[in-house]
Amino acid sequence: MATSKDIARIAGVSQATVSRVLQNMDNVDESTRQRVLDALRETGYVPNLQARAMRMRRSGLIGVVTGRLTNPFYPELLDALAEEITSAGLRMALWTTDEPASSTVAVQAIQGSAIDGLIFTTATSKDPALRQAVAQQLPIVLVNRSIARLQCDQVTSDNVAGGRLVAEYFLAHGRTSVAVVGGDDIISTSRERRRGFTKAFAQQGIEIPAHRQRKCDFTHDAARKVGLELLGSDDRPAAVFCVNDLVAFGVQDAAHQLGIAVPDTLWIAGYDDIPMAAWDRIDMTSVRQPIDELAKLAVDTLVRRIKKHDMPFSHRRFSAELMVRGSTGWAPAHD
Amino acid sequence: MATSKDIARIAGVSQATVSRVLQNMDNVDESTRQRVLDALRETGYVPNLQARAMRMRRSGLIGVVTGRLTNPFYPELLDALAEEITSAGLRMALWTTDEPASSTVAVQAIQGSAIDGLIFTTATSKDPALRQAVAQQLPIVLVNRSIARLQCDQVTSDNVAGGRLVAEYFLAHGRTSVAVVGGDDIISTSRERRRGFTKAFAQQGIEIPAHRQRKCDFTHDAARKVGLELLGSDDRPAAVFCVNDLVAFGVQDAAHQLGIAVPDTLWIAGYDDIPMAAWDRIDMTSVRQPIDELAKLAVDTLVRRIKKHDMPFSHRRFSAELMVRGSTGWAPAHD
DNA sequence: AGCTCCTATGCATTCGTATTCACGCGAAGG
DNA sequence: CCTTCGCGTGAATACGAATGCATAGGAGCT
Repeated sequence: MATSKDIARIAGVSQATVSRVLQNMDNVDESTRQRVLDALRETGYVPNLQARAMRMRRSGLIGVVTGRLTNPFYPELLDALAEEITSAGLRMALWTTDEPASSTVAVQAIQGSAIDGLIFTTATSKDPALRQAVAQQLPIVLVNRSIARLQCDQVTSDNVAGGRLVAEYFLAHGRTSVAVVGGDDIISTSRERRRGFTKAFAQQGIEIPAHRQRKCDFTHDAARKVGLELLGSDDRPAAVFCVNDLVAFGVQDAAHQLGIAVPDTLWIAGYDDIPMAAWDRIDMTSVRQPIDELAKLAVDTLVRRIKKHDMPFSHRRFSAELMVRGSTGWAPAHD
Repeated sequence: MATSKDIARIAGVSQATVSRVLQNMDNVDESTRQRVLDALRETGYVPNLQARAMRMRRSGLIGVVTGRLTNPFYPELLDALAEEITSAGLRMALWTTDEPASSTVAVQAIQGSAIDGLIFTTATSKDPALRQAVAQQLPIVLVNRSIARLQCDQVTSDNVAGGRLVAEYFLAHGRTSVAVVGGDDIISTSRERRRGFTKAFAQQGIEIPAHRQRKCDFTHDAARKVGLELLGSDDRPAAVFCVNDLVAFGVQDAAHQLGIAVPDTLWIAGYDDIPMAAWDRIDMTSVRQPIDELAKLAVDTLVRRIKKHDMPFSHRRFSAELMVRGSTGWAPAHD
């Protein structure tokens, strides 16, 4: 591989001048610039990014820490992040970790300046590496999940409001006997969605009994089992809110297996509006987050944070939107 | 951030000795080693990966080029690759590109030695950057898709055999009036799957007419439209083979919309066995590739290739497995 | 002509680490 | 007692690009 020194020799200039051309500086004579450009083209020169990164103290790499990609919401978010990162002229390093995310290696990568900053999509308040990184004021942005009082930039959507949207829709249609499924209180998104939902009911004087509030893993399988329990008894709810779509699909399958008609006798709503939710046979009502906006703001914020360390931390919440579909009674007019 | 020079000062040794300790060399006295280790611990030293990479001419970063993550097969493969890369003590850089994949930036990243090697999951023979990278003998491994006669390591599963599996299953059950949907001949996987399928029928003297061989994008939506056309006429096939699961789900939804009973009057089979295929309401017969093995071998091969440039190129094919489900008549015994 | 000023360029240094080379010192051997 | 060897260590250098500083040379002014 040709180095800038080689280019210098070929063009008959010093390495410094080559560097100046590469950096598009204007204090270079037009004729020499051309000679250098010719040499660059001729050799197919590609700058050594390591050396450049070392000298500039900036690698152009953005790290992303995310959960396993088995929940299709994360690939969607990841795709959007990748798009933003690429169009900002940067590259992306990825860590997928099991929950609860322990992101030690990723944090070491910032400390070792292998990456310029880090985006967490699945942060938990228990993650020690995250805490340490924040304490050291490293450039970090939380997206999707939030952690109150953590001194770093956070970009989320309003999950409390999202949960409330579903509750209000249920209430407006007289479905007052409800259940809520899924979630782990350590995970901010599910905690908030659940809270928004239950609180809206509480405000109407309806307390959701404990056996109607079921935790479960964020998988189709776990949700199906919980669904069978929840819907198997005679005392079954008239509507179920699931804190994410995979869980909703599992409950939907449980209902199907039990011969419970959706939406006639049971309504189901999910969260995230992953692409499958819109498929005909699933047709799941779900709360949609503005993924592209989330990703865009997260990357923008991180890039600015990297440039300017001393900046007040921002905590931006986007609002979510209810996509009403067949699982809650809406009948499409098929074309 | 503390540097190795700082550590040297604290431990009262030279920077060279610190480096020797970091590299676990044995030509350093035990007492000095301890002093250095103490200093390292005390300061929470993290090596500068840029500098190390520059000196060692190895970054510890593996690049992965993949398509948009909207097809759940890629997240699955990506997850497996991430797992392998991490457990090899390496890090992963990711590019998601639109099809046909143009991977210029990724290739430049190797040339600029920002990454040590590259794994392509969605290679096409038309990609100029890929061709160039191969011509320069850069460390590259193709996984999932293959390109005949391309001088680089390739790890795939036997898509021809996979297509044949489906055909033989259809034939064994007397479903001889068939169609095949999806695919683009530039994409090796779909081309091979289709070929395996049609060839098996041809060997039984059955030619599948052209209007029963429909190309379409690898999306649920596109497939649904094609499905409506294909199944809308009176002359409809008794079984459809779709070159991937998203397409199969789209055709399944088209059948549902038209009121065609699956599996009674129509059989459908997909490919990739993405997680949703096993869900109750979908229950799609599909061909499963050994994703974990693919990922493991791909990473292993790349790591060896990076270490040893002159090695014969390997082209390994794993075999695939037919997962028979309800969309082709198999009835589960529900527990 | 002598002075200043500005432009274009080269030289030298820097980033943090790994590694080569050279050397001092103590032990072993004659 | 003088060599030889080997172990442990430090000094110096290289990796490739970016940049501060110095300077040559030309233009413009008095």
